[in-house]
Amino acid sequence: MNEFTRLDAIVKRIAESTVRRLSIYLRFLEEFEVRGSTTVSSEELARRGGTTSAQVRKDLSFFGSFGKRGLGYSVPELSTALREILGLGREWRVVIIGAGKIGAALAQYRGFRQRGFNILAVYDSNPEKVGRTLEGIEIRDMSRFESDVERERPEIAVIAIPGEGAQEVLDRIVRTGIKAVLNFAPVQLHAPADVTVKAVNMAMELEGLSFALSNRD
Amino acid sequence: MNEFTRLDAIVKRIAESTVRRLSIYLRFLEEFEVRGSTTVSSEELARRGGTTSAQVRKDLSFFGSFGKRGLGYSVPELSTALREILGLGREWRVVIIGAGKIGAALAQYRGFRQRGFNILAVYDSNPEKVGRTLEGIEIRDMSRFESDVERERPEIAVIAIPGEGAQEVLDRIVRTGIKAVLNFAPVQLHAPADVTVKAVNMAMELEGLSFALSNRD
DNA sequence: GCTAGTTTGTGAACGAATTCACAAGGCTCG
DNA sequence: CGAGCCTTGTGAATTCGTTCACAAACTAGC
Ligand SMILES: NC(=O)c1ccc[n+]([C@@H]2O[C@H](COP(=O)([O-])OP(=O)(O)OC[C@H]3O[C@@H](n4cnc5c(N)ncnc54)[C@H](O)[C@@H]3O)[C@@H](O)[C@H]2O)c1
Ligand SMILES: NC(=O)c1ccc[n+]([C@@H]2O[C@H](COP(=O)([O-])OP(=O)(O)OC[C@H]3O[C@@H](n4cnc5c(N)ncnc54)[C@H](O)[C@@H]3O)[C@@H](O)[C@H]2O)c1
Repeated sequence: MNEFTRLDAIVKRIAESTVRRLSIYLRFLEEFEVRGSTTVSSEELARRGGTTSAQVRKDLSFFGSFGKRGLGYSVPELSTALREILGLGREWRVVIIGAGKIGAALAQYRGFRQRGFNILAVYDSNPEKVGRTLEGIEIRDMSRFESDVERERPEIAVIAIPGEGAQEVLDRIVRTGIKAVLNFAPVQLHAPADVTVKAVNMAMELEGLSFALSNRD
Repeated sequence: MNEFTRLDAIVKRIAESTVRRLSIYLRFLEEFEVRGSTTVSSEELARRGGTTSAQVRKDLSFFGSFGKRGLGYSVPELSTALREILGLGREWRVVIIGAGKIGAALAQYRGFRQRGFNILAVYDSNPEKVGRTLEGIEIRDMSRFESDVERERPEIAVIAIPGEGAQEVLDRIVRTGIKAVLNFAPVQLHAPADVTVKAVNMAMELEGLSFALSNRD
C-alpha cells in the first residue's frame, strides 16, 4: 500500500459470496412481504439463510445502512434496496443458445420471467427444430444470431449446447458485445475479463457429493 | 490451539473450492487421455482451468504427491488418482424426486451415467405421470419412496420439485438415511450436519450476472 | 424524560484460501 | 557423470472473507 493507491480502489470489490447471499436474503424478504411482516432482524435473515447475523449486517454494510438500530430492517425498504443493488429493478433481455432438453426447460421456466429476465428467443443449429416455438418463444436458426443481436440488443446469453461447441459459441457471443453469459455446458470456458461468465455445472456438484460421501471421517 | 487438539484435526479439512477444481482438472485429464498425451504440467492444467500453477500443486498436495519434478504429471496416473479422491472409482445410486421439466432432463442426461451416477428411478406425486418411463427409467409414486429406498439403498437424492414442497421432501429423504442431496428448487434448505446438501440455483446465478452488469464502473 | 432492553453498523481480530518463492529432485545432453 | 534446465512440493507471506465485540441509536414502558 503506497500513497499512490488509486482512489477507485477504495470502493471495495464485492465478494461473489456476498452477492449470492444478497439473492438469498431477497428471496426471504419476498416471502415476508407476502405474509405481511413489516420488519425483520439480521438475526432472523441469518437463521433462514444459514448464516450469522454479523454476516448479514456486514453484507449489507458494503452498500449503505438500511436498518434502524433497536428495531431491524423494514421489509419493503430492504427488498427495494436489494433489488436495486442486484440490478433487478429493470428487465433484462436474454437469449438461449441450444433448444435441447435444458434449453427447452429454461425457455419454459416461469421463474425467470417473474424476476425480470425476458427470454427473447432460443437459437439452434438443427434445422428440424428451427421455426418451432417453446411456450411462445421462437426457435431461430443460429445463422441469424449476430444480426438479431444487433437489432434486439440482449444483455445476457445462456449457453445450453453440448460441450464441444461451447467455446466457439462463446466466442461468437463475445464478438457481438454481450457482456454476461450463463454456461450449462460442462466445460471451462475462456472469455475476456470484461465479460462475466457464470457456470452451472451439475456434474461438478454431483462430484462434490461423491467426494463428501467418500471422505466422511 | 492447545495441546489437546485432537489428532484427527491434523488431517486438514479440504476446502470446497479445492474439490471443485479437482473436478475441473479431471475433465482436462480425460481430454488429454483421449488425445494420447502422456504427461501434463501444473502450468498447463492451470492455464486450461483458469487458475495458477501454484494453486494446482497446492490442491494436489493435500492428497499426496503425484508428479515428477522436472517432468510434470503422468496423465493416466493423475486421472486415476483424482477419480479415486473424488470417489468416482465406483457407481453411485441416485434417485430423482420430481418428474417435471428439470427432473426429466436430468433423467435423460447421459453425462451422469457416464460418470458412474446410476439413476434408479424418478418419483412424482402426480398420478398422471406415475407408471410412465423416461428413457427406460420408471416414474414411481412418491408413496413408495421410503420402502423403495430401504430396498435399493440409493446414496444420492436429487430434488427437482417446486420450492414449496422441497423442505418437506428433504425431511423425508433425511429420515431414510440418505446422506447426500442435490437441490434444484430455488429455496434454502436445512438439514442435519451429517447430510451434505448442494444446491444448483440458476436464478441466483442469473442475479449474479445482473449484479455484474449493473455494477461495471 | 429516564432506564432497560434491542439491534444495527463497523473497526479489529481471526481464520481460511491463495500466491510467492525456493530448495529438492529428476531429466537431458554433451 | 556433471552442468544446465525444468517442474514439483511446500513452508511462509499475503490476501481475502468471516466472526467478534461493542459503541451508537433506537423503542418501549413507566
Ligand atoms: N440435460 C441435462 O440434464 C443436463 C445436465 C447437466 C448438463 N447439461 C449440459 O447442458 C448442455 C445441453 O444439454 P441437453 O441435454 O439440453 O442437450 P441436447 O442434446 O438435448 O440439446 C443440445 C441442443 O443444442 C443444439 N446445438 C448443438 N450444437 C449447437 C451449436 N453449435 N449452435 C447451436 N445449437 C447447437 C442441438 O441441435 C440441440 O438441440 C450440454 O452441454 C449438457 O452437457 C445437461
Ligand atoms: N425448469 C427450469 O428450467 C428450472 C430452472 C431453474 C430452477 N428450476 C426449479 O426446479 C424445480 C422443478 O422445476 P420444473 O420446471 O421441472 O417444474 P415442473 O412443474 O415441470 O415439475 C415439477 C414436478 O414435481 C412434481 N411434484 C410436485 N410436488 C411434489 C412432491 N411433493 N413430491 C413429488 N413430486 C412432486 C410435480 O408433479 C411435477 O411433475 C422447481 O423448484 C423449479 O423452480 C427449474
